Parts: sequence; structure tokens; C-alpha cells
Amino acid sequence: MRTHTCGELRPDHLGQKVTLAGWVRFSRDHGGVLFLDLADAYGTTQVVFDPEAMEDRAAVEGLESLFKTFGRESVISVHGIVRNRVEGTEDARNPTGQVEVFIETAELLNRSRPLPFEVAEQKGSLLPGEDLRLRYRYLDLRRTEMSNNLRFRHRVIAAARRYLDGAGFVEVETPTLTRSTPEGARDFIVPSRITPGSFYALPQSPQLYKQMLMVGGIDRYYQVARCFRDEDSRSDRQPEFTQLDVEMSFVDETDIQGLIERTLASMWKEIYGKELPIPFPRVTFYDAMHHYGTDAPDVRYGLELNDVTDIVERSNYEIFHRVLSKGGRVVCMNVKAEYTHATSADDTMVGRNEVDRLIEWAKGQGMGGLTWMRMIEGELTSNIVKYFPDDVRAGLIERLDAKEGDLLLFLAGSEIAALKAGGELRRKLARDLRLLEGKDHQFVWLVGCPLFQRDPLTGQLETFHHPFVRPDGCLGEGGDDTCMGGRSYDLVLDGSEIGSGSMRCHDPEVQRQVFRLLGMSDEKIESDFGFFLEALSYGAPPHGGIALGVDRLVSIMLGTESIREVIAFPKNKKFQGLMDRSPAPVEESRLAELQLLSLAGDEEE
RNA sequence: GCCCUGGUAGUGUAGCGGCCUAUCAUGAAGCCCUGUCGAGGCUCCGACUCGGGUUCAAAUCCCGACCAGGGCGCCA
Repeated sequence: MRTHTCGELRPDHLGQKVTLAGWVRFSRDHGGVLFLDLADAYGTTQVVFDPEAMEDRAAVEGLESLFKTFGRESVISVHGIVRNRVEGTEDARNPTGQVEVFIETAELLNRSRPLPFEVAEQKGSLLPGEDLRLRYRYLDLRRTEMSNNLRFRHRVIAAARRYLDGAGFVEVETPTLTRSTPEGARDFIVPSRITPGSFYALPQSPQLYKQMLMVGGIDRYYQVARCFRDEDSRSDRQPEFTQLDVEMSFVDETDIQGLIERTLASMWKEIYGKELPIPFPRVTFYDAMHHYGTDAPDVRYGLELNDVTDIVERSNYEIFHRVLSKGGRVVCMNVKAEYTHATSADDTMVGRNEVDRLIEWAKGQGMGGLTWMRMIEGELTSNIVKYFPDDVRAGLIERLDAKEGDLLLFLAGSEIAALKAGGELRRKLARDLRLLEGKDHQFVWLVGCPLFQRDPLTGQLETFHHPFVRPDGCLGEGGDDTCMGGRSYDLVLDGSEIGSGSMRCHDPEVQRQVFRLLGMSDEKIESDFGFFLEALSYGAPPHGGIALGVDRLVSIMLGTESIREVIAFPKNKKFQGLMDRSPAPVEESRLAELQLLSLAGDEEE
């Protein structure tokens, strides 16, 4: 159908008879000579209808009438000779811009209706609304940016596959129709026709299957796995998403972490041609929370938090005392002078007005407000500094390493609230002060997470990650099991969690103890996880693994605002497929055979 | 469930109580033009999300709904 692609022709091809096929992206009719930019996945080539240079008048008339009949984004093929462009009209921006194809014959392969939005990139023409892009995703994907995003994603996944294959990993597919288990996110439910009243769940992840592959002796498993979670979406969360899922037997956490580091390093080498420094730094959960105010720290810039409760409790500042009397904490951040004293009109300056705005912002974060002090002529100054005795001020200066011009910001509240607000403040300032411009990506491992946490409302013990994490010690041997650490590790990239993994409970008794601590009855354990515990009881090897969020990883590598930019056919915020208009009602007869008719009746009115 | 932001021609926007018969660009339709490459020139088409309210007067202010996005909760 074609002899070359639209990105292929060079001066080497001069004089050759070629056939190209593609979409008509632009056309320029000069009232005699007609230029078309013919585009396909590989590039754009200028093809020319030049009637004066043609001898066959019948052919001229045929082409003239043909070119009147279709518009932009119609699909045509042209046959003609590769020739040099007229001297001085070469297009240096286009790899094919030295040459053009002189059209001898052309064929309309398919016409396009007038477009709902412009596919061709144009200066100053902004993207249409996202709902329209999703409604006509196939047109959106024709845009170079989207096309590049999907091709980039492919290279990321291909690089991972290549590395893992070379390291002896076996890609195994696991079921999509699975059993619903009580733990974790809300399941998507699929009714069974053969067993009416019973349901499958779409997998939240292949967790149990990959562990049983380890029991089955696969030893090194991976999968580019589709996962489903019926929880509300975010810019980095979709109801269906893709994980690079890995599991290994006879390993400990350093083996898994090393493998992932090497996989990502080889990916970096292939894609960026750069060395990715490994090993990645480790940050403990405790340090992450106390210095970054989040379990997904972005370590590419400073502004770390410091707990100064022990210092400021010796002050006379009523606001702090009120918080401290309720068991709260005060955290402090030093915004260094180089950030606060930028050129005066610059929008990165943090002057008095900006501090006032930060105070308002802090109130919006659920804080009572925000307290500040500025280091001027060797002294901390502010409207409330009189409540802070000399030794308190000296203590603050020392702990925060305050230098001339530095701005100290204090947040007071319950420990978790103060730290989380501090973490948000860090992120906000990094954005406002443009601290991230030009920074390389930075991976870190988050380690030392607890095994359990308590629901702040119900007091119920919950897992910090999931119930299959191996405890970092022996359960039930005195001490408080609820304070047990877990042998887990999260991979964080630029302040986003992109992976989570752990050593697993391969001993069925340990696994059973974890379930019990979570408040599950023996009957419940047996009914929901009996099959799994049984598998562990037949010689399960010590094993562990990790899963990386492919959508997030690719999105961060490309710097896109949301993961929808790196997914071919994403859902909108309400989980609707705007292109195929899913979800959609089904016929009653189909509900009937699933014994779901009673639900259909609720649709009335 | 809650909070925030936004809904103006096919698309992207301006306007934010009377200068609105609503701006500009792009697009579509048509005409002109032989070297452009986001071609150019001319003509023409086309919109205030919906429902209440305030007002002499509403695209503009208020209330509610709907739609979209961001966030909180949620996401083991």
C-alpha cells in the first residue's frame, strides 16, 4: 500500500517513484500549486500537486476534482516522484524537509468529517477540554504529544521486560476473575451466571496469586498486571491501572531493592542514556514523617521540618501553650534567606505579605494559623517574639541553624496534623519558590514502616500496607504486637509513592496471627483465606516482592499533570468511558439470567 | 459524603450589571491567489449549560441543579 512512511524520505531518495499514505494535516492551496502535509506515525512529508509541471491534462483534471472533495484528517495515498524542493524553500525543522513528493496519482482512502477539535498542533491554539479529548480519544491520540507519550510508555515497559527477562524472571499471567477478599480497597464485582448470586472480584493486585506462584516454585515472577480498585479517583489514580508486579523466592529486602534499582537504572540508560545513581537513599518512616511531613518524601530540596516542642514549651506564647496542653506538637521550618530575599518584585520572594497569605493558607489546611519569626541582625524578630525568652530564641536559632534573613515558620497542632500541614507547606513553598526547576528525578526507599496502625475513629487495628507483610520480629512473644514493625519498603519518586513491596509471611501460623490481630475470627480467616493458608502450609519458600505503579512512573518521567496523559483510554473522574459511554445499562433479560433483576427495578423513576 | 475552581460559537478565549446587535483567534462554507510549510487575502456562518430569584435593566449579582477538573475522606 505504501513504499515509504511519511517520515522516511531524504535526498537519498531523489528521483524514486514512491507511494505514501497518511492523513492530510495541512493543505496550502496557492491557486494552482497545492501543498499537502501528509502525516503518519513516523513523520510528515510535503506532497505537491503541481499542474503546470504535468503533461497529462486528464490526470490534472482528475486530481483537481479529487482534491476538492475532502478536508483535513482525511486519509489519502499519493504516488509520485521524490524531488528536491525549490531552492530556498527547504524546511529545516522537518527531517523530510529537503524533499517533496511530486504527485502523479492520488487516491482518497477515507474521508474525515469536520473535526470536533484541531488535531494539528497550532501555535496559540490550546487543548480542548479534557472531556472532549476523551470523547474523541482516537483523534487526541493522533496528536504528536499523545503519540509520543504512548510510545514513551511502551519503551519504559519494554526496558523493564528486557531487564527482568535477562535476569531470569518469568512473566506469568494471573486471573482477572478472582475471589473477593475483605481486606483492602473496594472491589469491582462481576456477577456469575453459572452460579447465580455469587460474584467474582476484579483483582486489586495479583498479590495472592504471585505468592502462590512462589509456593509453586516459579522462583522469579513478574507481570505487567492490570489492577482494579473501586475507590475515588485522583489525578494519579484510575479505577484500572497497571503495575509492574515482581515476586522472588529465597531473598531478603536487599535483593528485591537491588533488583528494582538495577531495573530502573537499565531503563534510565536505555531511555535517557544516563546513569541512574544506585543504590537509592533509604529514609525511615519516622524520619519521613518528622522531617518531611509525609510518607512519600521529596528529598530534592530542603525546608525540612523540625520538632521544636521541647524548646517552645518554655515560651510564654499562649497559642502554643494551648496546643501543648492538649498533647500537641510544634514543628518549625527554616525558609532560608536565599529564598526569602530574592529580587524585590520577584514572585518567589517571601515577604510580609506572602507570610500573611501563608497564614491564610494554613487556616485552610485545618491549622489554627501559622507563626513566623525572621532572623534580622542576629536576632529573631516578629510581632510575637516578646513571648519567647532569650534562651528559647537561642535554642530555636541553634536547632534551625537560623542565619541572617532566614524565615522560621511554626505550625502547632496534634502531632499528625502539624506534621502533615508542614509537609503540605513544604510542597507549597517548593512550588511557589520554584525549588524544583532543573532538578533531576530522585528515588528514595521508605523503610521501617509499622506493621499496623489504628483507625483514628474506631480504634480498630489495621494493616499499614496489607496483611501479607512479614512482621519484623516474632508476634505473640511478649511486648505489644500492635507496635511491631513490618519488613516492607516503599519506592518513592519525587514525592510520589510509585512502588510498595515487602517480605511476605511464608509461615502460615505467622500469617494466621496477623489476621487474628486484625480482628478476624477463625471462621472468617478460614472462609476468606483458607485456601491461601493451606497453600502456605505445603512448603512455601521465604519470598517477597514489590509492585511499581507504571502509570505514575511514566507520568512523572514525562512530567504530565495527570496519569490520564499516559493512558490510551482513561476513565474520567466518575469512572465513565466518555468514548464508549461506559458504564451502560444492559437488557433486562441479561440481568435476569444473573438474578439481578431486583436491582434493575430500582432504576424506576 | 464534603470542599475548591471553572462552564460564552465546532474549538480555545475576551467581556463580569446598561456601552452586547457579545471580542479575538481558530474552524467550517465560499471566492481569489503558482513555492508555501500554522501559507496569505476577502466574504460568510456560528455561542452566554439549565431552572428560579434580585433589578428599570443579568452573560455579568444571588440560590439551586447539571457537567468537568483538583482536593479531603477513601485508596489493605
